[in-house]
Amino acid sequence: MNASRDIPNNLLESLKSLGLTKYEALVYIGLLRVAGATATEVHETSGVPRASVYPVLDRLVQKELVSVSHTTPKRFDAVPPDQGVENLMRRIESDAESARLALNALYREKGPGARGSQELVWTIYGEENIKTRLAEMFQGAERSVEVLAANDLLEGGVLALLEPVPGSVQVNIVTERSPGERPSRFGIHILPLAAGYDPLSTQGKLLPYERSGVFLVDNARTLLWLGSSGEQPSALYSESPGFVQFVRRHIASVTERARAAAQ
Amino acid sequence: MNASRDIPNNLLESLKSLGLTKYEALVYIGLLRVAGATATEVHETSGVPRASVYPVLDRLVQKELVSVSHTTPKRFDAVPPDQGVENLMRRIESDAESARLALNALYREKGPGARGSQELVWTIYGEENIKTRLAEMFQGAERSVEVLAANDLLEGGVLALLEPVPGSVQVNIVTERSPGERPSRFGIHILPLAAGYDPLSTQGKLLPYERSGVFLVDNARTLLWLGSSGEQPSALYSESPGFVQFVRRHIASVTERARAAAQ
DNA sequence: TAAATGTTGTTGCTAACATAACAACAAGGT
DNA sequence: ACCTTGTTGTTATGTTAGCAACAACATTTA
Repeated sequence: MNASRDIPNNLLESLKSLGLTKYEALVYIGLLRVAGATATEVHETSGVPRASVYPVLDRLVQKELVSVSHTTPKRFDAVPPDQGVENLMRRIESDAESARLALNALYREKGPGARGSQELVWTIYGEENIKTRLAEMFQGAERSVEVLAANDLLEGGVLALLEPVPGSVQVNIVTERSPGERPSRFGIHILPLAAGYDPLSTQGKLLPYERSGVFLVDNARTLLWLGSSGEQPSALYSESPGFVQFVRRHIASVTERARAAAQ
Repeated sequence: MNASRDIPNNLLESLKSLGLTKYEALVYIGLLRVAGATATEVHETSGVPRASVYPVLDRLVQKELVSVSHTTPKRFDAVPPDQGVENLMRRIESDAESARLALNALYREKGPGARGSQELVWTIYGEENIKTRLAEMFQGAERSVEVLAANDLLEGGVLALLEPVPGSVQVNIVTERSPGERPSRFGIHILPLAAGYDPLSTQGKLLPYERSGVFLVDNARTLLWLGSSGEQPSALYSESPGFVQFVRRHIASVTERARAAAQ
């Protein structure tokens, strides 16, 4: 009767992103609670119009989410959730794999020609993308790596990205003084304090570096990790000499202040 | 100019099932071959109307598939395929997991009440679903298991499902005489031959059991694996006494014939 | 001025959603 | 037998939402 209005809305969204429509999701959910139901029962427990139930059930059968009985009237049963979700994911993963292959083929066939114009500043969205870019930067380091970052960032996986940096490269890390002391193996100078910076300096208030950081490699490539307070983080990446110069000065300034405060 | 009409159609489909629209897929593909392109260049290489390119690029940035420069005009770059596909899959897998949890919660809260009316014959679609049901049947076996199946089926994973059957259960397997002899540990009788059955018997032609089989557990539950010649296999499952009786006779008949021919 | 950029709004199209109506059939009662 | 009553499965038809495609415009750059 009252069907089931208590379905978490995000469940419907999740199922949609697995390739189901709203009705398909509702019917499947309804079937999970009734076992061998007739089309009309499905209609009642799912809230989906009775006439729409038939094509929807057909699609669900095709998607291997429900099984049908050979009676009149037909009865339907849902595949258990674990199994059902796995069935859906199998298709998607197969698509993902074939797409990955096809895209890589297209991607390689263009060589590194027209290398991403070095004069630009790029924005990168998503923590994974930022970390990937950082890893590339660190791996390509030949002389120096400067890191000016909040400690939560460093411990959030960034420190691990520094592993592949060759020992011949000078690595400087500036972060707040924090409990998690991390004197990693290669020659790293850790300067305490220097967590923030004067905003418009009404007082000497220090603006904290929350989930953000500045990275500079070989004085040639730089990345600004902007810890978006709201949701997904973003970053600026650039090889532009002017921008690099600016970042260099910034790091120098903060480092200086940190060194002074440390005394 | 001529853009890229040589895009494999299934690539577009694959990307769609990863949550992209047609335009999003085209633009991303186009960007993979141009590196830092302007919106107009994206329009040219992707074939997407110029005006539509802007909202599409916005969406792609949100989905962490492209990065943007801070120049005028803006320039866009694609995340490498491996990374991009992974970014898409991360979301989907997270949705799958939360859906799985929510569905299981709903699923459990109904107990095995109204147990799937035993008088019915159910059809099950998809090899995975069939195997899962078979596994359940075998695990619940208490006295006997009868298997009458083509050898390709057995070696295709069905034989492995028999592992959990307790040693006290009598297991009979009938299959064609095939090279892959498999005298598994517990007491299994393997009768050679008996691969087929007379159709309407114009001659003694044997109808081969291709990708199909008959399974009977405790003389109470039975499953017919119908090796659909075309695509995905289907199966009939039943606990109906009448249907079980029929299958029992069928197995007896074929077994008899096999035994006779073996002599 | 000319060309290109970025934005806005309109229209068309398609799949999904939603409702209504219908023929076929099976009770069940008079 | 007949006529209800109710259910099943199907078909037709209208609505909505999201994306696709186009046209027009203000703004910038050269």
